[in-house]
Amino acid sequence: VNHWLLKTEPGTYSFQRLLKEKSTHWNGVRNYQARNHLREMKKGDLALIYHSGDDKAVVGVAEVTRGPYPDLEPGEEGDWVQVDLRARRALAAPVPLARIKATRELSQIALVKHTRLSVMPLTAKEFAVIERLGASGAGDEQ
DNA sequence: GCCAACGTTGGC
DNA sequence: GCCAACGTTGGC
Repeated sequence: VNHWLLKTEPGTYSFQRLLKEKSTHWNGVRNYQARNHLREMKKGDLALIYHSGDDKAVVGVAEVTRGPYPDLEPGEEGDWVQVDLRARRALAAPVPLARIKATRELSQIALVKHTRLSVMPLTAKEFAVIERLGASGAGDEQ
């Protein structure tokens, strides 16, 4: 499976809402680079969900349940895609952006280097590092 | 095809 | 609320 990080503005669609609704259509992505990443997604891939805005933290894990398919508003032109996600679990402790920036193994991720990209790939290792930082009582630093 | 103007994102 | 970064648009 491949690993991803998806950004969302919690005021628009929060991970809590995904937990409540169990699954969602991840649509509305209107950026070519993000779209190209969406196109690479496959059923079974795993995605960390990041809240931008006030939270600025990775808050949960979701699973891709349906690969890319068209996403167009009525009357809209374009070649956009969406995927379907199912909530897996909230992280025991959200992993703040500041923590990610302070973690050497994560210094190369797009969340840090390409701050405006909303859909980005992660290596399995990066995914695991963030998951571990978000585990309850990880206690692996300080 | 260049580039200035403009709009949006998102951290601070 | 500000502004840097960056993407998009449109005039030439």
